[in-house]
Amino acid sequence: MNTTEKVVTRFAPSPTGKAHAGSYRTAMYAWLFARKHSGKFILRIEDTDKERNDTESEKDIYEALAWLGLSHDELYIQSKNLTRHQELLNILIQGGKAYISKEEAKDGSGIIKEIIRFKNPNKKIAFIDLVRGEIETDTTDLGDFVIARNINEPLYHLAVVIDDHDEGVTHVIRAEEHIANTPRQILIIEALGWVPPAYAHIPIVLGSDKQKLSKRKGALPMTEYAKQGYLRDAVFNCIAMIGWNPADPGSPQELFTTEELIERFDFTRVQKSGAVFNIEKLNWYNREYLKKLSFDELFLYLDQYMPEELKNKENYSQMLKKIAPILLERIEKGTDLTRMYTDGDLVYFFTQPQVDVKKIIWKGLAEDADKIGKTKKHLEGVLELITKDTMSNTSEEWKTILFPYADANGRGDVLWPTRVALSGQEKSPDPFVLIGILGKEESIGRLTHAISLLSNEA
RNA sequence: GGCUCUAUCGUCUAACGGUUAGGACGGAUCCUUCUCAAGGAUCAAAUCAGAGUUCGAUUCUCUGUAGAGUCACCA
Repeated sequence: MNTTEKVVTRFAPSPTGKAHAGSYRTAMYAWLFARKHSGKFILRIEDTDKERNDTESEKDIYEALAWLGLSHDELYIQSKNLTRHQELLNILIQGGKAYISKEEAKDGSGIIKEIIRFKNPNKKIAFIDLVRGEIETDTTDLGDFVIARNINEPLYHLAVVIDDHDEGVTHVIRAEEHIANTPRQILIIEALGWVPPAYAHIPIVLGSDKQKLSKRKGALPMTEYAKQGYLRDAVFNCIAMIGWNPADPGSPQELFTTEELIERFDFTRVQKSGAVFNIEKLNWYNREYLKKLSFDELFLYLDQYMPEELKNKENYSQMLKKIAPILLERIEKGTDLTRMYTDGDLVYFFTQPQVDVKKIIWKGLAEDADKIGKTKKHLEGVLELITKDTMSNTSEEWKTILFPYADANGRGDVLWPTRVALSGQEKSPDPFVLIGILGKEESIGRLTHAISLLSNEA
């Protein structure tokens, strides 16, 4: 490529639905390439299909791009260039490169319309693709393809070619599905007397069925990942690395900052074949980035996804601060908190839980004739130690106080009922952590309550 | 079907023509443990097939096979 020429790339989505990871990965590559070469990144909304456009999709594009940090230097709305498209369409017709054809409308109405066809010179077209090398096609198979619905309504192939040229796009970076469109676009470019830009066709992102990712098959819109609590950096890192490896040869590095990705971007290391998008890997990335958050950032993050029902509790903020570290261990993304909430894994931190007496008794004592008496005795032992102690505060401190007792009397026999008395759950963090979080007073209350339940039972 | 493209563990990928084909995700096992989560350790798992070039092929060539994309008066 010409080094004196400033690089201009573009992302040209049509606002006909919310775009998913595949589209945005292409946008990322165009952006990375432009940033790497200190060039321009253009956003062009291709809205020439009035029937299918909707403003919600357009808003979604801006939202996703802003979230990902794919800042554009210029914004174009394709439909606003209509006059220019018409002008060049007329030039093509006058120059004999295109012609008006009277044909029956394809919608089955039987109406005869005047559509514009490109006069195909039927030649071979070859171009260099930055990802896969030279691609040659015989355009004879294409026939005289349609470039405008009528003299006033140019279609995609004409419009992109004109806009890319007028906007000074040097590198057309787009999805592989456009590979088949490229020869006919080059034909139009040549008819207009212009020089084609460089092309890079990025392989398709596939779903788990190995087919092109599509909304119909459940691919989530990019904006949905933001809503679910995936971190921008995690998504950016993960999506960028589907089909591209920025690591040094042999390096196991998987985590890259956006700056590193810009610096390392290179089409020669972009894979030629399609790649399956794996949500498990994204989840892993998200956890990695979650772990990098500062405590304050983590707090703010969790706060966004905590159920409203808990936000009303008076001890909400204090408690969230205390449980933030254990929440971090248990979630992959923000919305996992709502799942935890419905599973009952969150409430007991904020309010005293309902305790099922049967759950208090450890399975190890199930066959014991005096299981209730023994369990009660153990809880009383724990209760006494806690009540007596005036020094302990943290989980570690409580552990040094209580563990010897548990060890001496049977860990399961003691720790299980203690934990269930405190949480009401069969699965939870260990009792020392729980006491550390709930505090001495609350723990005593819950233990006392459990003991009274056992007394009623006996 | 025509055209275009692609081919390394289940998935994402690494490997100047020379490696016991490496890493990560996911999985399994074990350790830690009252349960869960996290953590630690270990293991299983791939060069699509067949020819050719070469002392030597995951790597280069050809053929086959498989898969993908595309064949609109959508973009």
